[in-house]
Amino acid sequence: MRVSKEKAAQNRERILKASARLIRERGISGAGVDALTQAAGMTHGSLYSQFGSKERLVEEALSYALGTSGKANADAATLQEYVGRYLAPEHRDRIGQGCPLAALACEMHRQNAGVKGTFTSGVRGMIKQLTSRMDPGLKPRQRDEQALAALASLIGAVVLARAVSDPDLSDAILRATKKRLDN
Amino acid sequence: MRVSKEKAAQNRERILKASARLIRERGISGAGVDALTQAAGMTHGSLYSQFGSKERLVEEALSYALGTSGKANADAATLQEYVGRYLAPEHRDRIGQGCPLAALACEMHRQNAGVKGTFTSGVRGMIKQLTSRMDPGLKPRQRDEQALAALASLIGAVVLARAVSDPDLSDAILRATKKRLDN
DNA sequence: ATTATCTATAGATCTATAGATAATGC
DNA sequence: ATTATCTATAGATCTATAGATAATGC
Repeated sequence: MRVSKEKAAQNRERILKASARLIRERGISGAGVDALTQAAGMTHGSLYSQFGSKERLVEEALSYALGTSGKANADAATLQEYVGRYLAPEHRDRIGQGCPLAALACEMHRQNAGVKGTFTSGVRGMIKQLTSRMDPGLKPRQRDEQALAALASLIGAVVLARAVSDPDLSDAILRATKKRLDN
Repeated sequence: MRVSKEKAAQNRERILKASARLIRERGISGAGVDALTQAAGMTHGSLYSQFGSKERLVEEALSYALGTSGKANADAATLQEYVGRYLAPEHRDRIGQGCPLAALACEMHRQNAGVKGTFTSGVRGMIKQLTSRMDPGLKPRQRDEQALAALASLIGAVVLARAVSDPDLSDAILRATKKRLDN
């Protein structure tokens, strides 16, 4: 049955939100259309009239996730604060709400151009957030370089901290990376 | 039909080698039992008499991949050489032969204890390789810390360099990380 | 007798499509 | 009339198992 425009927009928001969480938790290939739509209280059929394909939904859900998680650290006053939040155990442990770059990076090279492009914009967004917090006394090129290196450190640390089965090692990776980025 | 012990051992080696490549290229959930066995010239049925389950095969294939790729950099004389090889565009572009840690890290938190344990040993192995190349003038604890931070940088840089769709950005991530680790 | 491999198949799950339904919004 | 959603289903693919086959190795 058809629903009102307003209700349809709400449904769209709901499935994007649910998908943004599920693809981070289960991976893009691990989140099936049934799971994605059921998490929003719909059947999988309506996904195809709204988005046309799973790939399109994934692209929008990734975009949605980048938006919400990008805002989360936008108010960090200093690089130290930004890094501290990114490398916090709470971030590591809440993958469904965390940075989509850390959650999905390994899967990206198997995605289509649209999804990869969205991911790449997300990377540029995070680079900007980092660059703007680098020492203003440095030359622009140096700030850019430091931001790129910091980006790799941050994402590598969270990805690894989630991957290892030893909690002490996981904590140590986060702490050592924080220390290195703080000096 | 049955084959000789020797032939069976060869087949085992072949399927491990093929699987080690395929799981890095397609991901663990993306490499099906048909693809894994066919790449070794067998049917999927024999996988189950040899390994019992896909999970067990994956665990052994990951172990195999960690062995071969760990040896690849074992002869690097200095940290600079080690880092240079790890961050080389050739490493980024040959994911099927590259470091399994960078290829599979994001998928690990969804794997069973055996696979995660194997991955974690691989992480410890790479930490050792890095620690032994840190400045011998430093205290052991500092060397360990620097190794952990370097590990995160290296893996994050390769994971990201593979994920972004802009080749210039990809190269820049590798170069900036190299520069940061060389000073 | 043992066993590595193959064939056939089960049962679940995957993405996608077609057509029906029913409420909206003109 | 349009359209968001649902139901039913197609066809592919997934992991796994059972039983047959045939060569090995005792």
